[in-house]
Amino acid sequence: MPEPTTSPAIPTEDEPRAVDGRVPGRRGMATRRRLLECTAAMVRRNAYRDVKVVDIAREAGTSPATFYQYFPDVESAVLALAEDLTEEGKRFAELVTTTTWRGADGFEAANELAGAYLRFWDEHRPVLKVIDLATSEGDARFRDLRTSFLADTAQALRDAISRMQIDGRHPDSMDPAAMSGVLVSMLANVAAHRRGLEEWGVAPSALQDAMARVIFWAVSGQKPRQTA
Amino acid sequence: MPEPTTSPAIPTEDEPRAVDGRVPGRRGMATRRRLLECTAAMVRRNAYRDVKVVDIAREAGTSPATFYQYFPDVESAVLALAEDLTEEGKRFAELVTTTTWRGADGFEAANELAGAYLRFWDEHRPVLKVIDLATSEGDARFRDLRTSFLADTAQALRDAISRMQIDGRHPDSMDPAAMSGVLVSMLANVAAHRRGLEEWGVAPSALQDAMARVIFWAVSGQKPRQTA
Amino acid sequence: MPEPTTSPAIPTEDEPRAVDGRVPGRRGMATRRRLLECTAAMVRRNAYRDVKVVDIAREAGTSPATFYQYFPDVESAVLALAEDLTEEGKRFAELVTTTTWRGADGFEAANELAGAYLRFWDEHRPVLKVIDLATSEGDARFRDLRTSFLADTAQALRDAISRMQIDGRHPDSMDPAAMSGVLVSMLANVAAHRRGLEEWGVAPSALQDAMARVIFWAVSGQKPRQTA
Amino acid sequence: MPEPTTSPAIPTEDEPRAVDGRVPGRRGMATRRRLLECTAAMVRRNAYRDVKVVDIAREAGTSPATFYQYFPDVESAVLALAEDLTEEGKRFAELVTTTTWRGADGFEAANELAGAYLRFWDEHRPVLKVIDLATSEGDARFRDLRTSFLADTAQALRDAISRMQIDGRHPDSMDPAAMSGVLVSMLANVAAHRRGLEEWGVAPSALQDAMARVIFWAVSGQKPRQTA
DNA sequence: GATGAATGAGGTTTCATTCAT
DNA sequence: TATGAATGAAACCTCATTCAT
Repeated sequence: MPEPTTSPAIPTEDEPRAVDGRVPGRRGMATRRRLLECTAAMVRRNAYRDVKVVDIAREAGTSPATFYQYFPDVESAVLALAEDLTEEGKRFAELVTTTTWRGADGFEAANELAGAYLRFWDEHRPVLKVIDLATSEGDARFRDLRTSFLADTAQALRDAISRMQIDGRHPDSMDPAAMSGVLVSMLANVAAHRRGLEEWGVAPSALQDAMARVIFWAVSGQKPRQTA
Repeated sequence: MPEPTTSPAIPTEDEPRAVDGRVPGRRGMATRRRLLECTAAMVRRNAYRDVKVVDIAREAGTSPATFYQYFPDVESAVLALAEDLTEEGKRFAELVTTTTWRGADGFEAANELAGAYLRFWDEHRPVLKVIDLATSEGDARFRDLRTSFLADTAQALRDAISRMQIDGRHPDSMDPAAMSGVLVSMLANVAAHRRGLEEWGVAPSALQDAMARVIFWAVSGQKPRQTA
Repeated sequence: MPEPTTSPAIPTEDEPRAVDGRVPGRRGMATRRRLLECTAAMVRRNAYRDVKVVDIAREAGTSPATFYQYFPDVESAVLALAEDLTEEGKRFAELVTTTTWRGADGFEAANELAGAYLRFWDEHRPVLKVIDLATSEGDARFRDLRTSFLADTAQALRDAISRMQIDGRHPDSMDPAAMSGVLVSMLANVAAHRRGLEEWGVAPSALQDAMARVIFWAVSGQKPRQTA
Repeated sequence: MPEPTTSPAIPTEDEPRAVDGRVPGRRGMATRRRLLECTAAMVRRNAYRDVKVVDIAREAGTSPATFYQYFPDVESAVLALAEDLTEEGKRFAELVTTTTWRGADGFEAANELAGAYLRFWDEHRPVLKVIDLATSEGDARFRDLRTSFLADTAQALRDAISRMQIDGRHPDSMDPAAMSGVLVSMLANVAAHRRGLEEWGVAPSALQDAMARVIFWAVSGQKPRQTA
């Protein structure tokens, strides 16, 4: 349901600036976007740390100097890319919130959540990989991004689990926050390493099913009915 | 002048070679070990990618040239460090194998497995982090190491789950391989990001408990009795 | 559409030209002046060598391209600024010429000359500093400016000293040109380094007094009566 | 007169270090010295700001990387050069201290001081020019060097003037500190701009004589007897 | 065995400068 | 007139790596 009355002039990208502080015009924005796309492409093809400004620039058909007109370094370009994903990430929380987690519907929701994560990762693998990578390397900017990205889902799961606990579906000894953390970790990591797991002979659908089972059980405290 | 009386050809470690192919003597081995320790120390303090040969050498009180006498690059030194962990990693599989996964004992085993992973990570965080990092960057040598490291646990879990499935504790539609993959992913990732989760206000013991619950349920198909 | 009624061809300043050779109109002149002022401001705040075209342009609220419409480089802008001082510099020669250099009046003149130099430097320090700087770096344009600037005072002092020498106040062995050179050097350098000297604990008034004494003695060959 | 008993191991150069912290050996010191000499040569030939690391390295027959092994930047190399002059600079103070400043001897001392400054500048013009330059540009390291360099002479002059003042040769209203500052300024600046002055037709000997007259008068309060 | 020294190679940055609009 | 954009060119600086001792 859209919000028809509000936010008349919110720009999609919140005012990218050239390094000298000016807001780029049409042509500049095009160049910026081209650089961003090439950055994504480079990151897809090569290891993040091997992506050089020179390469991005060459790929985009410009010079390094031009790159520096829009981004202070490669990291910032990737960061810009990553921020685009943030919005999309909020969808996951919705999935969690808009279900009762009971019976077949509950399992269906779990299944959708798992699928959504897998697909999201497949679609944005290069950038998401860099986020994980930079986060483990201790980069604060990326860590914040990753945290805020996962936090919504985690919060939603935690609320759902808490409600179930109040309904007596979980023993009081279980910590909803801990469990939701475990689930989010699982989601993110399985999605990230899906290929590795598939190399072990695990079918994609089986993987999603296993994820869904864990989620459903951990949230609702119930075995899923016979599925898949 | 050679040293005729002392253990001439039995190197402590699995035959490390100097670059020129000769097996180092007592003094050389000491230097090698010192370099290894300093590598570990540097990796602990700095981001992996910022660890330079020069720094390790200086930290160890030698020169870069000496470093190259023992390792072709920083990666190899870390790899040597990482291989030491491999053996220790096999223990996890044992934990999984030597339990029936029934009743309170089963939950106890799950709890121990979770605890073991958490402790293992805490102890070897720097090196394990690099393994994860290099793996995501696509480094084959590290990926193999990681895979073989996790594969034992995964295999053991898979077998345990299969047995339970045969006993009728799991529906046939569930793929034991997929589920064990999900569990291993969860274990490794929660252990790796424990600090992040604790920043969200999750107590360490609650975390371990949540992990144990997931494992126990996923293996045995049963809710743990009221615990923790 | 031209502006038929307003002073079409009488530029305020000595015919500044835009790069394309055309004499700027009213709007252009305003821009030029703004650039000049910002140049002065930048030079005041930063080391001369760190003043970049881009910075001046941004400070003036225009673009580098506009700067180049009026000046071929930063140096030229500063030169334009410097030339404004040249006229004012001639006053010093007058001071020297319009006194008899005898008795208390003579000392008073010396004192005024010293004070005038100090004040002039205080007022135009940034530009004067650049003149000195560029001169030491061997820049011919600035050296000529500096020379012509000091030459008037030097010439006037030389004439005054010569007259005194003819009157027998100085031995024939003294070279008036050399002495006037020494005085001018002293004036310019003390004025330039006034702050440094004050850090050594020298009061401004004492400094001016010391300068005046040297000048008075060197010109008149007489000790000043007890003063200040 | 040497000091036979003390300081057995004081190194001439106060322990130059390579960038990595180690004290260079014989070969390294030779390279360092060569780089220093080439730096001096480059500074002599070109404007200071135009001296690039690449040029020095090429001139010295090495690579930029080697330069950076010994100096973090060109400035530091010049600073090393400049520090060598500091010691030599102390001689001037001695000249001032070891005379009574009375009669012909006094003038002789003034004359020597002037000559010493002129010769010192002639000999070390390139480096001294950079010191002045960098000082005016606001570089603290160079300013400190320059200050300490001149401070000895200034202090000695001030003491001499004070003694004369006590003897009644100067009115109480005269500030010895201010006067010594004026003298030092004059010495340094005339020496620096000697060429410029000579272009005005001032003979070198006349210049030195004029300087000496000013010094002698300012210190002793007396006209020099007929000289030169 | 160990290591001072030297350096090739390559990426990063910064600007002055130029056009097309 | 003014200026967004683009960029060539020139330094900078850092390391991994290699010898000769």
